[in-house]
Amino acid sequence: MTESTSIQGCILLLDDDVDVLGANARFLRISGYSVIVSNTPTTALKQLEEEVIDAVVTDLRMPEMDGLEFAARAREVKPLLPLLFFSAYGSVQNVVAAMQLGAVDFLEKPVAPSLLLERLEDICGDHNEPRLQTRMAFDDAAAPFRHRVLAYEKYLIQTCMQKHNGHVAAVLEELKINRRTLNEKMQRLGIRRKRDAD
Amino acid sequence: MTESTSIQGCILLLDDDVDVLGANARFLRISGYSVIVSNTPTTALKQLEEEVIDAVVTDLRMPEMDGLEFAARAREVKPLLPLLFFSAYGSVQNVVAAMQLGAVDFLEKPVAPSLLLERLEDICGDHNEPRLQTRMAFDDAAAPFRHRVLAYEKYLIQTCMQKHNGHVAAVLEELKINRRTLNEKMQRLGIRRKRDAD
DNA sequence: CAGGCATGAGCAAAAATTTGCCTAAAAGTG
DNA sequence: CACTTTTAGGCAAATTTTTGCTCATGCCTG
Repeated sequence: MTESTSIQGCILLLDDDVDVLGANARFLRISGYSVIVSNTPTTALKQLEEEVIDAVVTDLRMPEMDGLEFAARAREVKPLLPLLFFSAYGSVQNVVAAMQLGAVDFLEKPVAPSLLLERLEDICGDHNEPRLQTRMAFDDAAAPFRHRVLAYEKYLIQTCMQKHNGHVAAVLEELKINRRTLNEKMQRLGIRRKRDAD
Repeated sequence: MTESTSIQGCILLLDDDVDVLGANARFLRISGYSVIVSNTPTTALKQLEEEVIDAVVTDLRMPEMDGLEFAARAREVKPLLPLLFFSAYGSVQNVVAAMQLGAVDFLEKPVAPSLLLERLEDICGDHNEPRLQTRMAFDDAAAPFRHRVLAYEKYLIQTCMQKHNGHVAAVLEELKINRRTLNEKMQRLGIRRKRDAD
């Protein structure tokens, strides 16, 4: 079936080993992602600023700048960007450092393709664009506490709702929230349920 | 240096090896922390509910329930409580799991006392790291609604508090929030006021 | 040291939120 | 269309949060 044609998101792949890079890129493309590759952190950072990217998958060991430093810099540019590490050199310290930088996961090479896909699925499953926009609302430093918290709640619910295509039951499950409460909140926050036309 | 003079906070130590437990407890007490010990996860969980605790330091390998499961349960009770692992069995997977549960760090046994102190300092002391920690918490897509909202509230307050160098009145003003309410929230969220040494 | 702020916290009333129960409307299916 | 599954929302009780009062403590200034 040609269902892999749907747009899954755009992944930035960073690895200094061009063979690995190519193989992974090919694999991800076949799986339906659009992929941008980079074999040096520097170019990757540039691409990060220029392209719309949903997630980054990076190696740890690289010449010029290691994966951690790259991640730190990437964070500055895109604070919410999901980072995924994969490396054969996962010492406890490295892993801790990566996770502290906000990595979603740290996969050990060799990475099972299915695992990588699964992770990316988790990451890109919900959307990135509306997310950032809504984020602006609750990130407005001038607004009073209460407003910001409400904005955040709204953002959370909307995002989740969207992710599950308006399926309330799924939202309940994911957010671990009482059905009645969700109703109330949506009422109060002015969130309306809407399903995508398929 | 006479740094151990100020009240540092209350640490819950969990380790099934009573010798290690005792030694660490003694060490931390000498260093100025108040320490609650536990040699089983179950009692630790109970203590978590009963006592006011600023951070938990736990082993990974334990009979009855491993450190990860303990951490998961602790999270349910205290979603924002700083967790610190230390263990000799730090596989990449374990570390990732621990960090995904929101651990602040994962130290490898044998742990250098100075390192442990340093970490606790980060956690209980100046809210520098905790900020990042909190931020990640509310960005953690897997966490339940309530946790995420709390994490966000904590982040807001901490950030604002830091911005105004611990000046509560200024925070009140900026966040447009009742003084009593702020007190309550700080209490509930485990935020301590901290002014920079000038 | 006295006096004045700034802050933390106990207490209880007031207000808001959460949640179970239940009904009706809406949506999805065959 | 008849039937099943999902949702929204009224109502009231249960629970949690907010907030005013008040007091005690700590800190700063003079």
